[in-house]
Amino acid sequence: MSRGGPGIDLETSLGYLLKEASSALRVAMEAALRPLGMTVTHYSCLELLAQRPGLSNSELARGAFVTRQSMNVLLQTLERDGDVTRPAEDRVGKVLPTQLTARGRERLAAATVAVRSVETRMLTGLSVEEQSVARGILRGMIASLRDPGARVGG
Amino acid sequence: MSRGGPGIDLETSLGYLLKEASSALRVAMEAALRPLGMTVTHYSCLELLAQRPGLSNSELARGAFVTRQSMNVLLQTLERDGDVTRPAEDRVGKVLPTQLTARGRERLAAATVAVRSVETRMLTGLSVEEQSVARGILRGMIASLRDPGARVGG
DNA sequence: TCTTTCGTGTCAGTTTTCTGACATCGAGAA
DNA sequence: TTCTCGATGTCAGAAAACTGACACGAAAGA
Repeated sequence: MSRGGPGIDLETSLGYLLKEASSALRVAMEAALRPLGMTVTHYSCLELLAQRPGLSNSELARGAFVTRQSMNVLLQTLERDGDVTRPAEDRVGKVLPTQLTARGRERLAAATVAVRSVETRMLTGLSVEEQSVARGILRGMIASLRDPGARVGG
Repeated sequence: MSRGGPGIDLETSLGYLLKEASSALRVAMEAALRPLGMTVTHYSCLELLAQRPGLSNSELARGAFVTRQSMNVLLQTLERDGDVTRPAEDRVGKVLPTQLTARGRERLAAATVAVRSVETRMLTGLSVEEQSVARGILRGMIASLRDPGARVGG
């Protein structure tokens, strides 16, 4: 549809553009978070916990787009550093809820300043309407990609 | 601007949505390429070489959004499998251009079918106009993120 | 009740990617 | 020419992520 040729035109492909934008965002966020000794996944975990306290390891993994095994080692680091707590008493079945500590909240606050400046820079030149349109388009893409039964024009 | 609160609203954040969309795309592409024994970086490398024959290791790395060290190990695998060639005679200075072999072209053709179906599925429900708008918005974001001097409203 | 199914936490090993470092080569300035 | 600077290819080690596997517990169905 987009091009009858043999390959996928990287200059025009929305998939490639999406990956390029995501890569640029990741690079910018890593640069902003490095002075704080934090990685993007690090920050994502803390931000998720701030907005939804008590999230489990698996839920955090899904929210940060990594496997639960990867999130588990990250949580061990965060717990060792005193940024989060996972009191064994709160266990519900196998699920072990996680909470931010005061130190974790402080570190998150500093990181949020850095991340917010990156996000603001990314939106430079985009009107509020364009941002709204972008949200709708991205949500549509995500829904289509996750729907295995979507018609693909076969 | 988007929210005066302490954190960044993940439900609304374009940065989070961008990461989410990119993750969904990567998952879908990996699922589509797995039967072919190919990863996304694998495919990206071949597609780049098809469109711009003779690309160097560093140029391929930039195009696939990985370090040149990572691309180097990938190229060694591709060369061992006979998908690409890097004849030492073509060396210009330190730069060693890479070319697709016939086998590489065949493997790429099969992969392109799989990837194209994923991209088509991603665009399900998006009009041509919306796709064009999305391209413009993503390009704007990329440019802003890469411009270190962009005003951020501090 | 019993059973099956699914999600979860966790252990182990492997793979991939990255950071750091070095020598080399070409382009441009002095 | 000579020198500096930037980019490249490459080696080595470290960090991050993944896949595979297992046992446990809860929820749903027979």
